Amino acid sequence: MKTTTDGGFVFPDWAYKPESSPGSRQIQLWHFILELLRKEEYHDVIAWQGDYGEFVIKDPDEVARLWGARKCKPQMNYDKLSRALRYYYNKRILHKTKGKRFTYKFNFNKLVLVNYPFIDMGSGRGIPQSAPPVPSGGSHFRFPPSTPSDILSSSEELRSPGMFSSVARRMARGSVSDCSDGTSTNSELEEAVGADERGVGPERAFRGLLPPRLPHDSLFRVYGGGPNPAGLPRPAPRVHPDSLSPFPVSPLPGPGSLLAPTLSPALSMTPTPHLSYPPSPSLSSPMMGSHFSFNAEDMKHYLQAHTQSVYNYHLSPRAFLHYPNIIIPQPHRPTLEKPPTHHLHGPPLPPLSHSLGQHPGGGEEAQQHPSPFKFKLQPPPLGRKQRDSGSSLAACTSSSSSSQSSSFTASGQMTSSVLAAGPPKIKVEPISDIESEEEVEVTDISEEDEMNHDDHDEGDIFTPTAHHQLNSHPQANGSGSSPSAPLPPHSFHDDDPDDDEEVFKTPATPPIGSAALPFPLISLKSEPGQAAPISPGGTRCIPIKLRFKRRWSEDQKMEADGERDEAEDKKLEKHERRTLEVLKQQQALFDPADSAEERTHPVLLLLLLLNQSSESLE
DNA sequence: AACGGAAGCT
DNA sequence: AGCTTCCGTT
Repeated sequence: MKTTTDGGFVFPDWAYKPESSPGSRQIQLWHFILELLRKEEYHDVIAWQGDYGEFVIKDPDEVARLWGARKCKPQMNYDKLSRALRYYYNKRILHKTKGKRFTYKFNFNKLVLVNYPFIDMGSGRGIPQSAPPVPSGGSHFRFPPSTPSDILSSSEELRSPGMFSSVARRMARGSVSDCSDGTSTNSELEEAVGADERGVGPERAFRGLLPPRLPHDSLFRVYGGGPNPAGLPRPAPRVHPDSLSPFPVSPLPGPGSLLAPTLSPALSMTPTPHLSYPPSPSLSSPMMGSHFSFNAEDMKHYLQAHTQSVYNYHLSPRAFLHYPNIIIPQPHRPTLEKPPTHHLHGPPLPPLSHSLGQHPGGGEEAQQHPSPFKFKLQPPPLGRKQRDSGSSLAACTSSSSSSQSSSFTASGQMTSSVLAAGPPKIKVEPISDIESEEEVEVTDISEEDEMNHDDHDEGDIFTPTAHHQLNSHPQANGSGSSPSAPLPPHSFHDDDPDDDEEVFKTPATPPIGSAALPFPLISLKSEPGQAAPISPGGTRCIPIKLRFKRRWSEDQKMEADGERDEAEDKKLEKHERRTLEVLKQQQALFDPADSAEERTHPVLLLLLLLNQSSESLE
């Protein structure tokens, strides 16, 4: 469990499970799927198809066979494999594409937001680059929960660096077969791998190891290449090479640049003209957690990126929900210091920087160390019947445990710090489950609805419905969306962001590039949640604050109760709470406007946090 | 084909 | 936790 940074590459451990213990965690099915997906050799068996993240199992039996081989389960068949796949539904790692046989889709989106902030692994500035375009796709995406670990205890998790482990390596190696018995198992993969490597040569081979890394640059170029919108003036260059994707996911074909059309089905969908996401975006971003440097610049970048992404891509509306004011966007005035100006790297934030002071060197690339903040974010789905927990990711800090002290988990510790620091009124507590407004709402509703709520379709899972209900009173969404009613085209987020499909598809994203628009938010934003400000009467009846309070109260009660459905709620709650916490934090940061009274200015908050952390360290 | 509960294994 | 195995239902 350590974080490993190999030569700069960091892999999340959730991604990699040591073979050491046979029984323990080996390769996970989704990793395996991704692995197959990225190999051309298996294109006849399984391939990306359709929307972003969507893939079709062309030869179920073969896939099952391969999987069985990998897991040394000769009895594996599609029925079983599909059960495992279904098992991912609850985790939200995957969902079924209805109507299409043997077609499933990775859920990359939610994570997106969340992730990127922290992205940067080595460089200090991670976000920036990534942020821009590739929405979820490449860069930012973080896999869901990934693993158990994330979910697990936070404390432990903390330790464990969420880094990326070298799964890739392992994979690259060859699929190591785990079969103890020596069954032939691995062969398949190995072959595959070998093929890869052989074909290409060392470099490639290497690549294979860390396949995805490229995403950023490559993606950008490839996909985004065009006009980069304002957002990315600086293109590609950056990201460290290493950073990203540990996973093999991406089907990048070649080195870089070219994606085969096939590979990226997603492209077509791409909302924005400029970006397209590769189908396999997923892998790429896991880094988030790892090292997030918490410094002003990063923050800045983060914010910008976040905003942009969200708005532009609609990645996750949720984000906004939490930060109502965020807005970065106001076109005219950026909220924070960071001008919305496009670029991610604008001028640095002055003040903060020193506070952190920790940056060792110049920051160029390497990894600085990052501070140890850990963030976990992943929004959970609603709790419906029994939904499993999702996962979140953890980032970790690195190195020493000692550092941990300094680090915080997003959730608890940080929170506390915050509180201590300033007494914002926000309650951040350990527990609120609210993940996002939606969720909250959902939650609230869900109880009632749950039953009724059937899932009409997968989409539901993610959300839309709840949302509306919640809002119910007012119909406020500017767009007025009734559940059934078609959403207005522009109502971006109105539905749920979560839904991948929506996210990806809908987006009509405004061109980022356009100068003026980098943040069209306002209009967009009308999202139910935040829009409020704008809309006069209707929109949300309940102010967010109130809702939170309400929620809070509820939470408290719940806690008091102590138990409740554990099976369901607990799982969800845990996760959600964490998420919430994080979100709240983010909100705090982002949401300056929201009440000055209650909230400290974001910048101040950051400072406070930093100071505190520093103090504590000392 | 796809879903999902339940039990079992690691 | 993450499947694997079985199986009844839709």
